[in-house]
Amino acid sequence: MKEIIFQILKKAGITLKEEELEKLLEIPPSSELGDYSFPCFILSKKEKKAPDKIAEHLAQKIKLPIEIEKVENKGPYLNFFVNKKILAEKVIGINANFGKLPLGKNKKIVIDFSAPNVGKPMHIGHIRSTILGDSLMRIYNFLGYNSIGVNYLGDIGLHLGKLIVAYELWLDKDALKKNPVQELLRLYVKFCAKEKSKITEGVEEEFQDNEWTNRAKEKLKLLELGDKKTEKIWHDIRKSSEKGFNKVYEMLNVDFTETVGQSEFSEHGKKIITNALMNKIAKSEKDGAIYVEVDGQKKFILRSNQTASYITYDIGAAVERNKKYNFEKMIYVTDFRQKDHFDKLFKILTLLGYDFSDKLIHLGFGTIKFGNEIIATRKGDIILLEDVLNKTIEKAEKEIKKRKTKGDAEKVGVGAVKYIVLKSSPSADVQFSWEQALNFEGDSGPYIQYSYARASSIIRKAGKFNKSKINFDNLNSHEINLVKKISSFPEIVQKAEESLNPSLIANYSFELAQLFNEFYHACPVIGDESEAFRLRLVDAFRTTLKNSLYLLGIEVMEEM
RNA sequence: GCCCUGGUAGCUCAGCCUGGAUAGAGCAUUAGCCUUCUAAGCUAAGGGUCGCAGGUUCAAAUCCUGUCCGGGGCGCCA
Repeated sequence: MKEIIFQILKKAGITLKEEELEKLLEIPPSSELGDYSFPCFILSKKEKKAPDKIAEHLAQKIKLPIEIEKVENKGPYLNFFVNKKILAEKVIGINANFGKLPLGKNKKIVIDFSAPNVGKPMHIGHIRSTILGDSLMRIYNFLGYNSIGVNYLGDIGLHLGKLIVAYELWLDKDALKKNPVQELLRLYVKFCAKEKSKITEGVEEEFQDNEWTNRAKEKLKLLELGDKKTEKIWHDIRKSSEKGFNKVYEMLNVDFTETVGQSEFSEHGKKIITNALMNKIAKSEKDGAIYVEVDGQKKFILRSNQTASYITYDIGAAVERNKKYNFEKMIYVTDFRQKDHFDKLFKILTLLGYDFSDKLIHLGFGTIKFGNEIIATRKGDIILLEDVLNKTIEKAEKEIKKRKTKGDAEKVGVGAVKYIVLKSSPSADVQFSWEQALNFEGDSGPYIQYSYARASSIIRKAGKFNKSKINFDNLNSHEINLVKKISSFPEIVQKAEESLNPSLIANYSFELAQLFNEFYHACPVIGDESEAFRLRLVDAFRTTLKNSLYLLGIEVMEEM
């Protein structure tokens, strides 16, 4: 539609380039003023005339194609009114593929997300990477890319040393079987409590020298050395832990292409670093620690005791993934605090001679806050992700019972949580509160799902589409608003992909649902003289909303 | 100290990239609407120095500079 207006303006003798026109063309604050607007200020200098005179002149001069029904000058603005009949006709003709584009044919996008730490439970803070990453995968797939979701488990590190110690001392086997997450958390918290009394304040964990921390370090070393007994415990912890993760992923309906422990990249990472040392790209400190210089600073990539550190694994993993997938892009979805780490990682890869680091992107997201607290596993006073989901599902059950309808409580509850996470843009912090999570009214997941169910109800009751001839004359404002909103869906999806921002789709879904509810309230469908058109409009709305929510990983129901 | 973020209604946020017409939602508050396709809905009202100060511009919530307040990063941790 924009292109059509550009053509009109060009024909009217405006010599601006298309990109400039693209920037200038805007949508008026009120639809009564028009659907698109061209401000004429910019021309007033060139033509040395007042902008409102220019607008007036242009309005008279312009010849309109069929897609535009009228043009008006209003002050300095030239306002275009699109032909609603043609737009409406297009909209009711959409199908389930609406919004899909073959942009990413044969292109692979690797998305590294979720990445929980083995042994620790998933809490409300982990939800963001998981849900964001899942949504990005869906968006890329929708646009024809082949997206590959990688769950990069934190299966190594001091917290595992601590857990192994605790496991040997206090494990309750039955409890582990019954509720692995709860038992592992109990062990971890118990260890931290013991350790805490011995900790020297202000000293970093690495340099703590006390009975408890040292025991954990000892276990970690045994693990690296391949001690059988320690390894067995480690495997057991990982297995139990994954059981817990999988339960959550099942509830969230999140799938990964591969799940892999970061420890698996230790050897490869070290090999790369050894080569770099030989090629003098990396240098060695006297004590054996290896570093490269990045931005004039030493960045260590192997520890003095020759064990791998975080970045060692990441180097190995990145190189291996590039080889395995030959990706177009790889996106790391993590907390924004890791920004520097990833910036350095990308630079180091370039220094090491790899040419794919410009394909790597770090999508950093803000913190989830609960009240004013930031959640820490250490203390154990955390809100488990599972509990959050269970609580919203419970609330949904209650609501469904109250209404005596057939809704699916899990879909409603999970949808509510996903929507809260996705509706704010990734970079922003998210305020999480029970009040908000359990409020299913207004700007919420259930509100949107509800509007879908209402639409479905109409279609169901109508039975068949009314076959009488559709009359596109006399569309009312509710119908037009809905038509316009539906027609803008493809743009929104593309924008969300370009900016890696599913919140655009979340906001769109809400606005779309809102317009539908207004329409629903004002326009009877069944039995009305516009039934033929309205039924199809309702159906187009359903299709669009379903696609839109699909991209957020939120499921719809025919009834709720 | 250096770097990254954020500051818009009582609360939670959108708009900022790409400057344009009276700054938008939701929650909460108040007042209405269920004999009509699901009231998880709709309608209406109140509520704003867009942190502050300069600058650029015909035009600034939006761009630039400075400043104040909050969050974060600057480990051989992950």
